[in-house]
Order: sequence, then structure tokens, then C-alpha cells
Amino acid sequence: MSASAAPASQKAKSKPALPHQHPRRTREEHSHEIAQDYVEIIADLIATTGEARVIDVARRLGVTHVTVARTIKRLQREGLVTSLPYRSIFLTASGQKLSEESRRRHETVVDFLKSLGVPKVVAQSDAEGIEHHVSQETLRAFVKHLRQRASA
Amino acid sequence: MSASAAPASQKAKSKPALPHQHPRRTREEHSHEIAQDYVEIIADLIATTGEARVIDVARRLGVTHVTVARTIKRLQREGLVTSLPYRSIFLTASGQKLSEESRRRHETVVDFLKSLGVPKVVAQSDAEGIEHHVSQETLRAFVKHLRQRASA
DNA sequence: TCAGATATGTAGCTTTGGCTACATATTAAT
DNA sequence: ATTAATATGTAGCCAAAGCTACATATCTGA
Repeated sequence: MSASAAPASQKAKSKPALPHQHPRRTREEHSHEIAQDYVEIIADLIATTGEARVIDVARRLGVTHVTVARTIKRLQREGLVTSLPYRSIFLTASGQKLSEESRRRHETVVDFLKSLGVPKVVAQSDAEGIEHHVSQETLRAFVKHLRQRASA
Repeated sequence: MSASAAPASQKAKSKPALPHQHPRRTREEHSHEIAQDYVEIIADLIATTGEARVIDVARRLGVTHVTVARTIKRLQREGLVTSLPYRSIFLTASGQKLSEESRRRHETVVDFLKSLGVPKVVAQSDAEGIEHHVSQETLRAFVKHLRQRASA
């Protein structure tokens, strides 16, 4: 066997230097997903309980307060939240914006899945993972589908 | 302001000790997603070029060969692949199984998105992220939708 | 008020998934 | 058969996200 393989169907030569079809699941993407989860949760906590505390976020995510505290620092660095020692967490303008976008997207995905007959609980659960990977185009397709359903 | 917040709507007291609604995006889940990506790519490389080399996997993922080599070691530890120094990578029985499941699921998601009118390229791209978060139930709903479409 | 409960912070460890730089093996070509 | 190109491996760095253990601050209730 050669290092480059003797291509069967593909093309012919060794390394056609294919442009990597997808940079994809980079570390960065992942941490951005986490950022979205955080701002979504923070916004929700503020809306429903009046404020967002580290411990609440931790409970929601099922991680320890230490993890949350450290991540909050990162989000602060990135300008999404503000926080002071022993105080509750606030969203900056851009954090607000991101949380709203995320929430809207999240809801669309949930509604869409439910419209397919997926049980509510499952839809909510799946949406949390799916929402981060739905492009504008796909989201629009979801909305279109929902509208068709609605008008039918 | 109290540490526990004065709940508005939620319930009442401070920390109702809500069971964390979702363990979710744990580190483990993430590395499992990566495992699936790897076995999918490895299976595809074997199918299309005859063998899977570290460098090919690296090109497909858009990462360096070092990252791939280390991850392959992990997958080997986990019993999904076998590999020997300077040799190509093989899937174990369970690696095979996982790759097939992943591929099937991937294809279903792509077909489903396309059936919604999402452009092929976008569907493929989105599917890569979405496929890891689609539960059995949701997948079944996708299939059902596809069948209805087909018979319509 | 002050003591106990709860929340937050800090130190430090682990694994994972990125990377560069450099060494070595393998393959391919002359 | 050597050499040059390519692939693989190793060492070691980084950041993120998880953890436990322990210290400190804040809040609440008696």
C-alpha cells in the first residue's frame, strides 16, 4: 500500500490537494455555541427570575459553578456580558442581541419539529443541539414550511 | 438584590433545586460527535480511494495531521479503529457500525433538508452539524415526511 | 447581631482538540 | 540506488471546558 493510496473511483493521482470541504467543527465554533447557550440562559433567567446568578446558570447547564464562573469571564472578555464579583450577570448590548437571535432561532426550530409531529419534549431537547447548526437558508425553509402548514 | 433572586414567575422561593433540565453539551458529547465524523470520513475514504491515511482525514477536516494522529489514537483506545505506525487506518466492527449509522443518518438529514427546498450544498453543510443532534424520534419524523413527499 | 447556609471565588488538576517545529519513515523518481 | 518529496511521528505549547477542594463573601433567620 502506498501512502497516497491507489485511488479507485475518486480521481486518479495521489493527493489532488482537495480544498478541505469544510473547516467545520472547529474549537471556535464549539465555544461560540456555548456562548449562545449562556446568553440564552442568562436572558431567560433575567426575564423569569429577575436576575442571573452563576449558580442558576450552573444548574441549568448541569455543570459546576466553577465552570460557569470561568466561562462568564471569557464571555466578559468577548464583550457579551458584564459582571462584578459577587454580583449577578448582565448582558451587554451585543449579548442581548445574540440572546434574542438565539432565542428566535431556537423557537423556530422547536415549532418546526413539533409541526412534524415530534413530541414537544423531544423537540425542545433536539432543538438545543440543532439550533446551532441551522443556516439562514435552512431556517428560512423551516419558516416557510411553518407558514404553509399554518395557512393550510 | 439577593443571591437567589426574587423569582417573578418561575415558582416562588430561592433555589427550587430544579433538576438540570439538560446535561447536554458536555465535553463527552462533543468528542463523540468528532468520533462520528472521523469514522464517517474513514469509511468514505476506504470506499472511494481504497484506504484511509492520516493526511487524507486531515485534509477532509481541515486540520493538521498532528491533530488527526492524536485523535486516531483516542479512537483506537475506544475501539473504533485500528492503526499501526505508518500504515493506513481501519475501522473495527464497532467503528464500521458507527460509521454506517452516521452515514445513514447524515443522508436522511440531507435528503430531508433538500425536500424542504434547501439548496444541496447548504443541505450537506448544515447536515454535518445537525446530524449529531437528531434523536431517533426526530429522525423518524424526517423519514415519515420524506415518504409522504415521495408518495404525494 | 451573628451563626449557619448558600453563593462566589481561587488554585490546581484533567482531557480534548487545535497548533508549530522538528525528526524520521516511506514512497516515488531520476 | 539515491535523492527528493511526502507522510507520519514526537515534543511541547495553548485555550476551553470539565472537575474537586478549599477559602471567602453574602444573605437569612433565629
